[in-house]
Amino acid sequence: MVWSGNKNTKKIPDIVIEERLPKYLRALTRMQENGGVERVSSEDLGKALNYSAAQIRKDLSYFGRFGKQGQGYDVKKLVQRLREILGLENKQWNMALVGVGGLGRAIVGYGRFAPQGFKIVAAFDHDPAKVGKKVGTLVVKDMKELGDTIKRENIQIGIVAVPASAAQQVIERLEEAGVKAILNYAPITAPRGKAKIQDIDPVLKLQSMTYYLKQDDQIGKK
Amino acid sequence: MVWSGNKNTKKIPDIVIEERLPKYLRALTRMQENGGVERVSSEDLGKALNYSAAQIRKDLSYFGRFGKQGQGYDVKKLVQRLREILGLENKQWNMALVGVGGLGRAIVGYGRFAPQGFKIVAAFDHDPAKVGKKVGTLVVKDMKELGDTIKRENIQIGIVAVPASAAQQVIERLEEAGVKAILNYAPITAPRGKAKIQDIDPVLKLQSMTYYLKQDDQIGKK
DNA sequence: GTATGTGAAAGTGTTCACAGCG
DNA sequence: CGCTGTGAACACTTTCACATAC
Repeated sequence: MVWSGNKNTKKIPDIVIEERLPKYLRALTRMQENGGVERVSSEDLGKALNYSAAQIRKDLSYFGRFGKQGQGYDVKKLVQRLREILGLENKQWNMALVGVGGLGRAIVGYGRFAPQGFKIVAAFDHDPAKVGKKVGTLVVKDMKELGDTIKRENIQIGIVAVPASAAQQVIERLEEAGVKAILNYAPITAPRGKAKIQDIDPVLKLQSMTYYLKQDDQIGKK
Repeated sequence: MVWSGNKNTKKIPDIVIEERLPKYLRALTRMQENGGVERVSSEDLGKALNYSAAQIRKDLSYFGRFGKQGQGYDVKKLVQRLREILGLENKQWNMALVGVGGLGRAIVGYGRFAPQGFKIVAAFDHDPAKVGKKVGTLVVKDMKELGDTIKRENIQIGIVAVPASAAQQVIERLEEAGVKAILNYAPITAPRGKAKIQDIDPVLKLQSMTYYLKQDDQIGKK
């Protein structure tokens, strides 16, 4: 190995992985594509993302030294390095969707997964009325086929788009089938299990914003 | 600026508002509806949400003392108190959607906003081909009408579902129109402005999970 | 006896400030 | 010079542990 290792044994804060590196990547990619920017300083990137320059330098330093003093960072190199770190390089990740209601269908139609290397390769539902029907280009499969399909199609990520009442069970079945990462759109918190879970619930986001709204403005008087 | 009914002067960590209180509310509501549970201890609630009991007690203590030693918390009272704190009591919040593409239409069809008191009352697009058409029960309006409609319909929250290239501008227009909270589905980070913004980007969530996946499992190899 | 509420301690994460390199 | 990389200082958050109340 060229650079005598990342001498850095220090613990990387969770939030660096869970939030900031992906945002750095998103912002840098956008700068490349739109502005044709070839170099950024930590200050530039910080301004684009509402972070301090120091924060960005510190975050990147956990993974090596890829800036040049006096110049900043080479955008192309940094993008590539971030992609490697996040496990996005030379890879396509296969995903299975569970739950083909309105939400599930919207997820299949969402245009930003595939270009980023995330492909939905199978869809499941336990409703016999939906099994066999098409969603986009996929034929909906019965839940019985979950385990086999996940192995056969080399699926590493599950997407849960079922009602709250079914979500816990679906997550367990995905974990049993060997899925290691789950994107959960159902409004529940699952017990910690084998898989890494990320939750998406827009209602929670709204409910946190109303805390800040409530003092200055309400509708009751109408 | 005065908060009513909060004698506690200590600073409330952001993450309490932004993440945990809404999750507490979600879990408690579910316990009520499903299990008919009337009381919880901090330990019970912690187990349901993967938090420590101490964390829950500390979080709640920022807002008063609503537990009883030896008994725990009365679920119904706690739910009500949380709803007050978050600004959800006796209120409906009106929202405007901007961007009526595939994503925007899915948002209109999403079934969990209305039951939680969040109602989309207007939809906008700048594409003349879409203006005048219906989305659900709403007639799509031209962006020109944004400011007037927001005032007339008493809209406090904006939802951004436009492409990245248009998002920044849309956010500015919403802020100018007096919107104080924005749910942003576009893959950009907006500069800090007048409104509180919450971002939703499932791709970022996937990209953080692949970091943890990358070591143990890649395509073709086990 | 049992579970809350809370100061104090421990643990994490962020900012400072400057040495060092290009 | 300008800007990175980084220990050290600082700030913030969580956990501990126990007095307190039911």
